[in-house]
Amino acid sequence: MIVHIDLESKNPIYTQVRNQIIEGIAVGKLRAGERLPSVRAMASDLGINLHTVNKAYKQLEKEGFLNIHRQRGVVIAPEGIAKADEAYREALWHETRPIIAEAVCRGVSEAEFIEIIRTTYRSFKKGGETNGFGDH
Amino acid sequence: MIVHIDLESKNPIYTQVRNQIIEGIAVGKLRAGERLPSVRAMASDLGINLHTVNKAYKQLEKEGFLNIHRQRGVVIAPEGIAKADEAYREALWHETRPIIAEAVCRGVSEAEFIEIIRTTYRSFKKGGETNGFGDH
DNA sequence: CTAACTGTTATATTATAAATATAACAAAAG
DNA sequence: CTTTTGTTATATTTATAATATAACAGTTAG
Repeated sequence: MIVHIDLESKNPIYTQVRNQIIEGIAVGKLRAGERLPSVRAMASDLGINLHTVNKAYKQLEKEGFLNIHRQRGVVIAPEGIAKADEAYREALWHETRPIIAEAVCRGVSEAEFIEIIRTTYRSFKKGGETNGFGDH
Repeated sequence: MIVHIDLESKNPIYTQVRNQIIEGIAVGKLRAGERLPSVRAMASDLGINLHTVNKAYKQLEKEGFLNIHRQRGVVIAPEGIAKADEAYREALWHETRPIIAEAVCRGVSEAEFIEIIRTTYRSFKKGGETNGFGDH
């Protein structure tokens, strides 16, 4: 799992780490049960502090993406990622709303906007192979 | 123009103000050339500080949504909002990417995701009447 | 049995961003 | 002339982000 940090980004480092791990899961590069580097190893790799990585891991655990065991290490949720519930869907609506509003103002057509979404979506879902999370 | 502030939001107040003004423009509630309340009036209305409103206005000006004249006040860009350029489109790709990745992880189908986008998009574009920005 | 490694906790410091509080300035409008 | 406008300046408070050490308690490997 290769994570790249942009120190110039407006997003905090721990958010960048979080997002890239989620992308790794989405694209199937990280699979259920797979182990992630320890907070120290990851921090050392990226040249950042242990606590910054820990913050990303903790958030991912809280969001249901990871399981963290005291001495067993950090693992992609083996029983699968928590499926979308109503709370998540509502957050999704709120999150996308201002982005769409700005696109409308800037004259981005519905077709173009959806094409961007669709292309990105498929870039994750492609490879089609299961991410390891069947809906059991 | 009614702006509502959520003090519990993770988004800073000035960002909330910014987003709601953009939504106002998108939905056509705010039209080109229309005047916005002075920083003091808006701040007083919302019970917040003058500088917080000013920060939102300044950002909107920088982004091309507003024109601010020394003593003439704050006005929705009369010559129309800056159309999407390549820089904006690239930002749009980056902005939506992590949101889509998480949706994929949570099992939101492409169809459902796009339906959310489409519905929100049309909630802005609806009314269909021109926003006052023809493509001249 | 050590020694190394795991996440965790604690404490402290630095830097930056967000928000507020006053105060004053200069130009335009009433 | 007074009010209103955005602007600038200074200061303070609070919260977040990131780093730096240090230690603890189990787990695992040699």
